[in-house]
Amino acid sequence: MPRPRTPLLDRQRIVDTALRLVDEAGDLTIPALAGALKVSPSALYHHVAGRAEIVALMRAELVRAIGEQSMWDQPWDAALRTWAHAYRDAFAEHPGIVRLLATAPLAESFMHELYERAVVTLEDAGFAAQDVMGLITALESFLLGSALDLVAPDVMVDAVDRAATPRLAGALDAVPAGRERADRAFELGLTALIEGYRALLG
Amino acid sequence: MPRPRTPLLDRQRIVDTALRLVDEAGDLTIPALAGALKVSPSALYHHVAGRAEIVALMRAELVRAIGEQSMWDQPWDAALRTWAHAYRDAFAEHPGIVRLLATAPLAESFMHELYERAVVTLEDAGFAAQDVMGLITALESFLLGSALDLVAPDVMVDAVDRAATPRLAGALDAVPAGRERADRAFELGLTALIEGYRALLG
DNA sequence: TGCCTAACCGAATGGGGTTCGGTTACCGTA
DNA sequence: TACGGTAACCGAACCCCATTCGGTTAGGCA
Repeated sequence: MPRPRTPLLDRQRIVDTALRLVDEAGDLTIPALAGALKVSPSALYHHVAGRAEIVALMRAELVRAIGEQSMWDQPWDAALRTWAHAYRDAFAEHPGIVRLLATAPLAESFMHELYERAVVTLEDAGFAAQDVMGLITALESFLLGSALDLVAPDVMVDAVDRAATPRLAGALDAVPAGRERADRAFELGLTALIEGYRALLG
Repeated sequence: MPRPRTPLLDRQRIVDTALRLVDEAGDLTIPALAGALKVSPSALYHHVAGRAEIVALMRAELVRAIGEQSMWDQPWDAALRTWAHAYRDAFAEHPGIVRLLATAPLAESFMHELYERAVVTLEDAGFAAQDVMGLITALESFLLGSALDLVAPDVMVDAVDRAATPRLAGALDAVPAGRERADRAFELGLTALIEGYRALLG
């Protein structure tokens, strides 16, 4: 077939479809993506350098969504909270993408602006200069881990041997299922982390 | 070639070699594993069901290393600290494996014994019963995220635009390189998290 | 001794990512 | 208006990987 009269592809259509595909299928393959775009696999390579660049574009899309929040005009603790929720909401909206991104974290040039504001906020709040990047990194570690927890298979309530591990079984009885479970753990951990940060100020 | 007089393979040799391979090469392929074992790829399938089972065996090996520590005969905060360090040390000893395991967390039957003791320790320390699993999950999220941070490419010190993001550039100047950077962020986050947990007791 | 099974190899299958040559449309320039 | 270069598609081919299958021989048991 020849060159079409009007282009079938552009980078935006590719990344949009890739995001949809990952949400639905849980992974990203070139044949599937080409199929969804009604295009031959090789056609994609006229617009992106390869699969890795498609993943990078998806990451950029996600980071953009996080940065759209205006969160830094608040006290440091509220700002960190807003950031954390924006970060996690972005992943919650695209479950399945976290597995693609986990192996190559978000720390890229997209993030510089975000980091700048986080540094300013934390330094102005009184945190020690040599701790600030560590505080940011630790929070991001928690956020990435929580995003992975979000897509983790539900806990093994039935698989536990109630005789061998009775206290665990009892604790699991108090745990809600699915999204609610992950949400509660996230809130608990986020609150604890920020309270711990606050203690460093004293 | 016929059946060898003495078997060339067994599951332990397979998983040991797989671990070494992942540490060196950063990923795991059947041809490479077979090559390292001086065996044809298809020979592996007489001992394991497939690549997924090899990964599961590596995970079990790692979890075993974590559980070998006796950490629960201490106050809850020291116990959590020891657990966290054992968990992270296990990943630090096998950098590269975290990428294989991140997408399918450690929560398996191996962990039940560990969880049981963690639940007992936290409940006896006075934490609210409905919070205990959440506290464990949040800590694990932080640990998994920190393990990923451990193998993350080093931060972009040179890539920052010192004019556009001066405070970020300044904060990065205070950050050591490589392993030391990740270690400090980990300690900072772990301390903050545990202090935050302590606040829940009051 | 004879037979079933175990442990290897080699070849083949199927799928994914990528490259390349061929075809035709668009577009800028003479 | 004609022409040449480039852009956007397809199909076929290539390489790598995971897995399966048939063939070959050794070990172990009756």
